Parts: sequence; C-alpha cells; structure tokens
Amino acid sequence: MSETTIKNMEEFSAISGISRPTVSKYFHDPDSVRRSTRERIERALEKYDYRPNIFAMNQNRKLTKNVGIVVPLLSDPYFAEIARNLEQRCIDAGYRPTLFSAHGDPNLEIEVLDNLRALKPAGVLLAPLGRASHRDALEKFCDDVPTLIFDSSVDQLGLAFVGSDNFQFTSHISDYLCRTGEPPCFFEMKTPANPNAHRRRQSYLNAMEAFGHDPQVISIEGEGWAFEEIGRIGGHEAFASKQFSTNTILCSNDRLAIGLLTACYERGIKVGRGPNCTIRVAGQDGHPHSRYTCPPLTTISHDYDAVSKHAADSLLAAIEGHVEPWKSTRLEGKLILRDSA
Amino acid sequence: MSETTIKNMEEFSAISGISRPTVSKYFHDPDSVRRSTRERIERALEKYDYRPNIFAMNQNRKLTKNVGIVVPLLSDPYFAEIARNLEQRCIDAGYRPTLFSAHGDPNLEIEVLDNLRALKPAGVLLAPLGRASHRDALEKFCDDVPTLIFDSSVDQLGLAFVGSDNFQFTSHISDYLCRTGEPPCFFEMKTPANPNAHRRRQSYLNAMEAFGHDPQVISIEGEGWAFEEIGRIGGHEAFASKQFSTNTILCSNDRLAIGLLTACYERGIKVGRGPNCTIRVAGQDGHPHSRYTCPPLTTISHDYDAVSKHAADSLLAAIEGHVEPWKSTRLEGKLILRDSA
DNA sequence: CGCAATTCTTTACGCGCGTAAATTTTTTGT
DNA sequence: ACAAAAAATTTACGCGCGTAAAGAATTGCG
Repeated sequence: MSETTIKNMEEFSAISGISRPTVSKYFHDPDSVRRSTRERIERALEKYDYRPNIFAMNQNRKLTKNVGIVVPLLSDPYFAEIARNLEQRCIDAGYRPTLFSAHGDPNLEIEVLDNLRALKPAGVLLAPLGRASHRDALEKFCDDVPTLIFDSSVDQLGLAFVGSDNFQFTSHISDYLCRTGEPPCFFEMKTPANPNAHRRRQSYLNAMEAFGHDPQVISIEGEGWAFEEIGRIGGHEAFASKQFSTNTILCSNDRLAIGLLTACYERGIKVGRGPNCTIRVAGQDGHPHSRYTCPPLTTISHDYDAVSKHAADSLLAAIEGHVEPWKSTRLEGKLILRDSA
Repeated sequence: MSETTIKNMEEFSAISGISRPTVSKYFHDPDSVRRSTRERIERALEKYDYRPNIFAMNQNRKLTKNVGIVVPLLSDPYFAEIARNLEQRCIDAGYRPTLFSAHGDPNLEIEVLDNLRALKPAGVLLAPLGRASHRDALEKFCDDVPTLIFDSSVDQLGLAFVGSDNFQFTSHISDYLCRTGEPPCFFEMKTPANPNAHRRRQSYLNAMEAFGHDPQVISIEGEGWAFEEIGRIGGHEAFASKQFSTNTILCSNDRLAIGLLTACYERGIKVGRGPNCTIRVAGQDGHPHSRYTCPPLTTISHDYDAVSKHAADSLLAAIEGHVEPWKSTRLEGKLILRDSA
C-alpha cells in the first residue's frame, strides 16, 4: 500500500487510469465492467486503499445497498442468533445490514422503522413484535419499503413470510410425548406476545384429539417479554392450585420452560425421565440455552440456518427484481431429545 | 399533518418561513437558535413531517452524530443487555447509535471497525474481544476515532476505560464463600478470551492468602466463546480426575458456571446449600440467565446501569469537547445470594 | 479485414445539505 | 430611545458521487 492517500473517486480514477464514471460503475457492480478494466481497478485498489464515501453514494443512488434487520428483542439469544445469521448472509451478498431491536416495545418498533426509512434501505428483514405491533404502521412501512417478514407472521404483510411450521412443531413433540409417557398438559401465556403461540396451542389441541386424550391448557398471566419469570411465577401458581392433570408439561416455548424448570426446582419437584422423577417438561424453539438447563431441555428446534437462508435469499431476490406473489414458507423443526422429557 | 410532502430543507424553510441556513442550524442543535424561531420551526415540523436527509447531512458535516457500539458477542445476553442500555442513552442524548458485534472473531472485529470508520462516527463505545483482538489495529482505530473502551480493558487504549472492578468482584464473593463454608476452588479457562479473567484469578489468590487457605485453581481447556460448553466439558473432566479439593467452586464467570451446573446435573451431583447437597457453585457477572439456573446461581453482578451510564456519559462528554486525561473507572459489583452457594 | 456491438471517456449537471461572508433585522441593556 | 450585541437572511460555493448523453476506443465475429 502506497502512502499517497486518496480522498475521492476523482483522484482514484486518475491514479487507476480509469475514468470516474466507469469507476463508479465498478463500485456499483464489479461485474458490470470489462474484465480487463475490472482488474486494473482492483490492482489500483490494492495499492491505494480507497473506499467510496458511503454518504455520497447513498445520497444519489435511487437504491442503496442497505438492508435493515429488525428483531423484537435482541437480548433474547434466539433472535440474536438468527440476526447474526441473517447479517452474515447479507454481507456475503454484498449488502450492508444494520441491526435493530424493538426491545419488546411496540412504540420503539415504530421508531426503529422510522429511523430505518431514513436509511433508504433496499430491503428489510423484519421479525415483528407480534400481537403488540401497531398493525397499520407496519403496513404503511411495508408499502414503502420491500420488507420480508420472518419468525412471526402478520397476515399477508410484506413481500413474503418465512418462519417455522408451528403446527408441525407442536404436533411432532406432542406425538413424542404421548408415545413415551403420559399425554402432556400445555403450558402457555394467556396473552402471548407472539402469534405463533396460538398456532401451537391449536396444534396441541389437534394432537390430543387425534390421540383420544383430554387436552388441558394452562394459560398463565403475564405481560411483556420476561418469559422466564412469567413461566416461573405461573408455574408456582399452577402447582399450588394443582392445575397439571398429568405428569407431562409441554411449554409453548423454551423460555417459559426454563422458568418452569426453575419453579420445579424451587418446589423440590424432580424433572426428567429418570426413575425418581415425578414430572416431564418439554419446550419448543431450540433456544441456545436449552442445552444447559438442569435437566437439559427436550425441545423442538427451529432450523435456524434454513429459516435465515430462506429469508435472506427471498429478500435479496426480490430486491434484485425477481417479483413473486406473496408466499408463506414454514419450515419444519427437529426434535431434540434431552433429559427433561 | 398536511398532505403537501416536503422533499428537502429548501422547501421546508419556505413553508416554515425561516431561512434554510437557520433551519440547518436548528437541526444541528435546536438550542442554537432563538426561542421564537425554534418554536416556529417546531410548529412547522408538526404540520409537515420533514426530516433532513441523513446522507446529505453526514456528507458535509465535519462531525456526524453517529455513535458506534461494538461488542464481542451479541448473542451473549450480557452484552445484549448492556448494548441496549448504551443505545438508549445515546439516543436520549441526541445521537444515532449503531450496533455491531464481532461475533467472537477478531478478524470480524477489525472488519466492523473498518465499516464503522466509513460512518465517520463522532465516537465509539467499544468492548474489545480481549486477548484475541488485533492490538495494533485497535490502537490505530482509536487514534482516528474517539473511542471509549468498556467491559474489558486493553492497556491505556482510547479515551478512557469503564468497567467493573474485577478485584472487588472476586474478593467480595470469595470472602462470602469462605465465611459460609469451605474455601472455594477457582474454576476458569486456561486461555480466557477476556483479560478480566486474569484479574479475577489474581484476586482469588489474594483472597485465599488473606484467609490463610490454600488456593486451588482449575484451569480448563477450550477456545472460543462457547463458555457453557467449555464449562460443562471442563467440569466433567475436573470431576473425573478429582481436581476439586473442596466442596465449593467459584467460577470465573457465570456462563462457565452454567456449564458446570449442567455437568453436575449430568453426574448426579447435588448443588446448593441444602442439607443433602454436596457442592456449592458460584459465578461472577450477574448474567441475565443466572436467576433461572437450577439451582439459581449465586453470583456477583455487574452494575449494568452504572457501567453503561458512566461509559456513555464519558464518551459523549469527550465528543462535546470536555477533554480529560485517560482514566480507568472500575465499578463495584453487588453480591446476589441465591441457592447455588 | 471490416463492421456492428460493447465498453469506455468526456462533459456536464444535479442531489441535499453544510458552511462561510456580508448584510439586514431583531433583541438587549441602559 | 438609541447604540451595541445577537440572530436571521441572502448569496454563493463546495462536498463526493450518481447519472445521462454524445462521441471515441475497443472488442467480437463472420
């Protein structure tokens, strides 16, 4: 690398011997110029490290290379993990992802989207808060910006939806639980933040009917996103009032299950499949932490890779002009057998 | 809000009746214009929602209002939580924070910093990866961009350092453990990613000497950021080779402790203070998850609020011209007594 | 080799805003 | 009420790059 520092595209075009408009074209898409000129530019690029001013670029381009990634709660490792995955895929495709979290607050979600608008993103990958989201504001945003919805669907919003097949999740794990012991009760929040919860409850009811068992749904109180605490408190109350009719509890999601396991511990209830265990607990999501609960949590896991790949691919395809009608893609989960059930 | 849509500051200045340079001044700092004109602008702002083009602003301003927040691993809820905190403080102070994660990879850390440079940030809040960080690249970055280091210090890098007092952490919890039972062994990674680990080990050694006990450090193998798994595997090996000389284990951090708890469970070892418990385990960090382990983890917690407040305040003060010599601030932690020890 | 199709160069303008200088208007203090 | 200070306006230029149009150079192909 030489010492002469290049401060703009004009100077760079001079020393590279290529005209500025062509250099500009190169930065927009390296393959849009002749092979030989591309090589000349890249040789110069190695000698003098120059990068076009990102603000000047974005100001004039009709379409930027910015991509927004919005999740409901970044402090939930599930979302952090999927966000990381999406981020990498965008970078690999030559886009500039920016990560946002609504921190569980629907007003913040709107604010985030407003800020995102200012970045003139080519597209957005959005996991909505769900029930609490301001529906019409989301809709308005999706009208303006190519948006792919993931994780939790809101009608036919955006370009498409990619997520997990919650019916398959619950029916699969219910099936497992029924075949290996007492039929499960279903442990959930009464007013879940996420619409997936409703699908899971329904799928549980279907599964129980198919097996000819009486379903039992325990719907606990609690607002917000502190699911572990909600599960813990709700668990204590459910135990105290003897609401569990069988020795098996299927939780609507892993974080609730983690809280329930804590409640079990605090009440001296042994969880697992072992000889002196009195109860089985299973979750749903394949939460990064579920491996390390005590006992390790039996759960059904999202296919993180497949979901994020499908989501990123769909968005980027749409950005690049491949129009397709709205579509919902729901991927199957994998049962992860561990000690808790 | 009226229907006429304003597309630039020129138009907005026309309808608000204020000249464009004054409007520009207002957006730079609302308090820099006379109260009456400020009110006129804000009245117009309510009628026609106009926001200055962020790219055009940043292109010309010598100093942007961008602030970068960089953490080693966003999927660790500890960092997610502190990042959220920092983010909010920046927004409240009128800055535009952008969140980045190095995803545990020192090369990515450099890449993130390079991308950050392109945003011409007014300042950066950086929690370095630690041992694995490319020291000289960080240094170079800090030379160019006002950077405040937090969580894990690297010499006298940047404007200042803000973090926790690891000596106090370990001495405090060691003290507690010694007074309430057998003196603790110290469970750590042999090659920890984070330099805080060294301080904690040293503090443990000091504490044990002060109490007149023989220290015992168990240093386990493992690279990377999958601390829980490292703790679990390392725990199994340590138990198998009977490396724990007392019934009390102080872990270098909570995530390691969480893995160790899983190992204990898997070996049928009862952890806690109860009558038929054979071992006590404590962690350090006050990890968001530590409340929900089984048993709930006794730990010493970072003062999240104080650390992030101090970090954000220091950076913003420096940005706004309050020069101060390099300083290291280390805040005390709070002991959180739970069932595990 | 010659022609058309590509690709590049030259020239020129515009994006939306920051900012400086000179001038005019408004406010402040007495 | 008046001068001085403060704030706003007018005018003008520049930032770094996108992009369009017209012409020149290069390429591919029969």
